[in-house]
Amino acid sequence: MVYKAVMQGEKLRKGPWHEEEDKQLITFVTLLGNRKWDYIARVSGIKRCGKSCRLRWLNYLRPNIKHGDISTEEEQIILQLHEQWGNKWARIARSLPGRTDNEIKNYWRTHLRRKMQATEQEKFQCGIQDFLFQKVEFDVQTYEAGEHKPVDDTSGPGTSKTSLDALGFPSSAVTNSPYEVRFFDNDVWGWSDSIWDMN
DNA sequence: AAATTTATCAACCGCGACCGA
DNA sequence: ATCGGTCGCGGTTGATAAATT
Repeated sequence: MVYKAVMQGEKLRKGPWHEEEDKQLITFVTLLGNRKWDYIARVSGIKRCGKSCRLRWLNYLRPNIKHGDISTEEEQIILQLHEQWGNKWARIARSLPGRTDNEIKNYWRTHLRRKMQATEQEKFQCGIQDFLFQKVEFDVQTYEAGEHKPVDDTSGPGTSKTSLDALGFPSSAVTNSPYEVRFFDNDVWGWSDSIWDMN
């Protein structure tokens, strides 16, 4: 689809919305309904794509939308529904009137995920202590039995890759998700230095 | 007080599904 | 049946405010 603005040689705007654009959008959505976003974008004269208009309306301008802090009740519902449905933000949002999927997704990422991780960390720390203890015992036995093979490691001692591999974690499980990348970057576990950088 | 890091959130992007011609 | 336009969703990015060094 080639938009009118593009056809006229005008560039579609991106980035934060101005008050004037908001007013224009409200006017045209009131007039034409909250469907046909590409049409609204074209006839309103807003130099935005339909998609952008839709998002602005749904996340910010539509009536009955709640702004501000998420209550503890809402938080409980989010936790419960996330447990049930996973990252189905739109679905979760339907159970929280006035909240948008985007808001819930952001809230989850910034607040709840950390809480969940803290809980998981506690469990995991207990688990990994047992795991490491068993692993060391096993390695010693294997070594003593003459089954030791030198690790082909060109990245030098003490690197996270070596440490992770040595622990038996698949490296993909650590690096594939941007969530986990940040997870390790932020060192929320608090013990990454002591575990990963054993010199 | 300045520089740097971290947290937050609005907005964008890519993709798949749906729908009508 | 299929093709183009549109919509909705989930993941990701980037700007900026707040906190920390």
